[in-house]
Amino acid sequence: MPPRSPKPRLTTDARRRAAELSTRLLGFYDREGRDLPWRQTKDPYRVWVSEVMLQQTQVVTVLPYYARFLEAFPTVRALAESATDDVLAMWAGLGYYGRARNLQAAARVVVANHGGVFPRDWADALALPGVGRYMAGAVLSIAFGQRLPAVDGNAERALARVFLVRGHIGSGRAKARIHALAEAAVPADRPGDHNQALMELGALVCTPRAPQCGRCAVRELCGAAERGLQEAIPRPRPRPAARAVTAVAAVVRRDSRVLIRRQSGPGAWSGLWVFPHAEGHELDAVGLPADLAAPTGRVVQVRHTVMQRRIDLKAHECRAAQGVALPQGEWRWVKASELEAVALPAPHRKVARLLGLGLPPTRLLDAEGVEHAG
DNA sequence: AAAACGGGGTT
DNA sequence: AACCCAGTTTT
Repeated sequence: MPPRSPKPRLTTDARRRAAELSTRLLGFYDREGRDLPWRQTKDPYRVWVSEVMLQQTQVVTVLPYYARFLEAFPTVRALAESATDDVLAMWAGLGYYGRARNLQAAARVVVANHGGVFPRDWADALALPGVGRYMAGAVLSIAFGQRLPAVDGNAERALARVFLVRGHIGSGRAKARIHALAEAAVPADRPGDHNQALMELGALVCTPRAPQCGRCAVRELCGAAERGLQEAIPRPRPRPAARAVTAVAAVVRRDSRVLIRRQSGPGAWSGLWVFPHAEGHELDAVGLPADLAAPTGRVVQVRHTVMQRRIDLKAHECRAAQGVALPQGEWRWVKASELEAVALPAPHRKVARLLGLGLPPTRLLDAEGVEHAG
């Protein structure tokens, strides 16, 4: 736990504006808020699943996954009792698989310690894997009506503009001030709708670039708009340059099957199924069983940028020798047609697609959950 | 091709 | 407080 900085004090004027903000936000939400599936329920489990999926992922991408996931795992208990590989298979293509693993681990805690219901207690919620300040505030306010803020990136940006927070976003001080403002703004009545309204405003109107101040329900209260600073706030935090990593992979094919192994140890993609790979350029370094594979000469290269890391991955297609046994457990031959249900990391999905292994693009379903040809 | 985005975990 | 995790969209 990081050392807690002192709570910023708010002026009475800031408190007055925060209260007025909420009234206008709720009006905006009632008029213009999107009608999304997870807004038609107060089931804490459904709210929770939606919030996890919506982390780092767009609404249109989440929609079909949300429907399929809840069909497969309709309750916390069903999720807790499922095999982790089945949960990851439902998540395949959504990315950030740690979210799915945390969600299931937390579901098991909820069943074991909280009677199968997302805990109403703040500290209990925060103790769940994958549940931080944002997630706890979102579920408790939306599902249980608790007067708690839920500040995601959209809300953070909108608040920084309205209350003219000029510091670098992401700095400890700016975050603390924004959180205090968010707390002051949440009403006792409809706290969940208020939180969603603020995020909706950030998503639809108070966008990172070219915010639509002309149609903003909160414009009269906005310190940034008043001064024409809406594009200058929030100030981004300077980021370190991306580090580059070079890796090599072997895509070993045998008839209609392809070889994958489970990534072991700590670090990236731990526990996921991947093509055998290693850092560097040498195909020998990927650790294939001896005499298993001979390169066919087909090579594909992908560049994958993830936050502050760049991965340059060179994949060699190989043909498998007959009759070479695999080590136990960590290795698997999968049908190429079944590869799409495997939680492959994004660069490996790209490789599979380039080699014609029948992987559809990530967004494989439309909003109705109907499969497309590809 | 490069830059931008962000919530949670760990130490 | 600094660093780790690791997918897509926008410029």
